[in-house]
Amino acid sequence: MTDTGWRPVKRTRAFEDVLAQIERRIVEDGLTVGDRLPGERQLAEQLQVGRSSVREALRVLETLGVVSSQAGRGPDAGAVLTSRPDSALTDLLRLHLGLASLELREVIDTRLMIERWAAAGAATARAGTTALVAALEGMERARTAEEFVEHDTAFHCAIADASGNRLIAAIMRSLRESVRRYAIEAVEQLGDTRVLQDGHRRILAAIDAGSPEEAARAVTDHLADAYPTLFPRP
Amino acid sequence: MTDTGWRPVKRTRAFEDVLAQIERRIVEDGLTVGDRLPGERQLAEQLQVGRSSVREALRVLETLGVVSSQAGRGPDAGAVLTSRPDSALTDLLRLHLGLASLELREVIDTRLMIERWAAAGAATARAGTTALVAALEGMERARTAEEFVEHDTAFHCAIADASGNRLIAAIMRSLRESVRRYAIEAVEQLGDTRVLQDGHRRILAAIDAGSPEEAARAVTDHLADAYPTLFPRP
DNA sequence: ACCACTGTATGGTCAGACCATAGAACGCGA
DNA sequence: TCGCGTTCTATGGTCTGACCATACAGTGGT
Repeated sequence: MTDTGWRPVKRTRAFEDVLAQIERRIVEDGLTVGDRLPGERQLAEQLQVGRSSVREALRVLETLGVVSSQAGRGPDAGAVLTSRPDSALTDLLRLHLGLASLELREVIDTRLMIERWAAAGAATARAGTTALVAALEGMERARTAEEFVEHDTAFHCAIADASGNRLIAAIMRSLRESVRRYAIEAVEQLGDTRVLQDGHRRILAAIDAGSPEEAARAVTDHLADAYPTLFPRP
Repeated sequence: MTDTGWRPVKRTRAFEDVLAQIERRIVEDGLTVGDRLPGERQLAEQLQVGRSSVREALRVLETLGVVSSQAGRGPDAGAVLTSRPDSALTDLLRLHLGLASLELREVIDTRLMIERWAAAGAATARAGTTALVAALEGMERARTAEEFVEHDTAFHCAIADASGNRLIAAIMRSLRESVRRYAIEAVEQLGDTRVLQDGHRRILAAIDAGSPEEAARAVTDHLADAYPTLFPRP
């Protein structure tokens, strides 16, 4: 008697099956942000698995920023499809940094790449300057390193937002968020933030003037100012 | 009687507490890739929560590519710390693409940004050419669109690998993986892969010659060839 | 020294119970 | 009819205990 059925090398776990089924529904039924998934108990019955397996699958989707669960009753209750890639990316980066499977240098280099690209694009489109000005003024008023970094983050994320690319903007936000601690340290060590503010003004001026090359150069110099240990200047 | 205890707006769920505790241990105890976490039952007892909450936390960590669970007994069994950011990023991108909360254009643009950066860096360092040649030969031998895309992915990921930045390499692999379906479609629609191979050879030549600008231009032109609908050429 | 059997720790899953939450439905008084 | 407080109920969140599957460790026989 030959075993005609193919035996997978690794048995698919029940929650993985649930995951695949939910993803299939999203694609096939064209579900989009705001749509609701069936309740956990109903889903478990439909897919013939235990509720815990459904919950694990939903937990994965929540981690990936695709669903958001809310208890209670009403239109907002239950598992609702959302789009929050930021927190997933932030958690990913923070944990891998903590595990030392990523180095700070790699994260900052990535940020430099993104920001050069985004600043050049913003200069070409002359876009997003109002948000940049607002962040600049926020930094002027800041009285602590935390406050300064807060508005600094807003400034640099505004550059990424100006690109109009949501993926790149999300990556940028996550990069900033995951290195927030180090950024505050860096500002405190620097003491004087005037050199950083000068860099910000130079970036803004380049974008305003519509010169992509100068904008990219300004970003590079600014990061070298912010992280002198990572980018030793000649 | 004033309530001195601060009441959080949103009650932290048990599995989130577990998550935070595990992350704390990783950072404080300096745990790294290869180290084992306590068993689910033991962890549940230590943290005074149910095993299901521990499992949900571990599922999140597994989703983020930080732990890998293995049943059975022995040194490899249990929850082991790993470093697999790729699958997490791939799932993230694929799901958000399916949800239409990200557009293909944004993903391809991101890829273009990364690949220009990485190719320029590879040209400066004259690095990674052997892997590029191998992938090039693989594409010559390919007899189906799937096979071609397989080696094409290897070629472009090799460029990112040459950057030496693991984060950027991981993002690149995920970008390619999540658009694999569209890439196969694009190759099938194109029919003739010679123009793509010409592009590959031009990129390789630029890296080999150590000219970053030409490498970046070659990458840009190559992607325009591969996705003519996204990048209309004049 | 080798090998087959058994033991056991571990993850994977399920069923059922209970709690917390928050809108829905209801009912009552003005 | 309107307004408001009460109760109902669907939903997620959690715990417990049980059982299965897996794969190495230990054991004992050859």
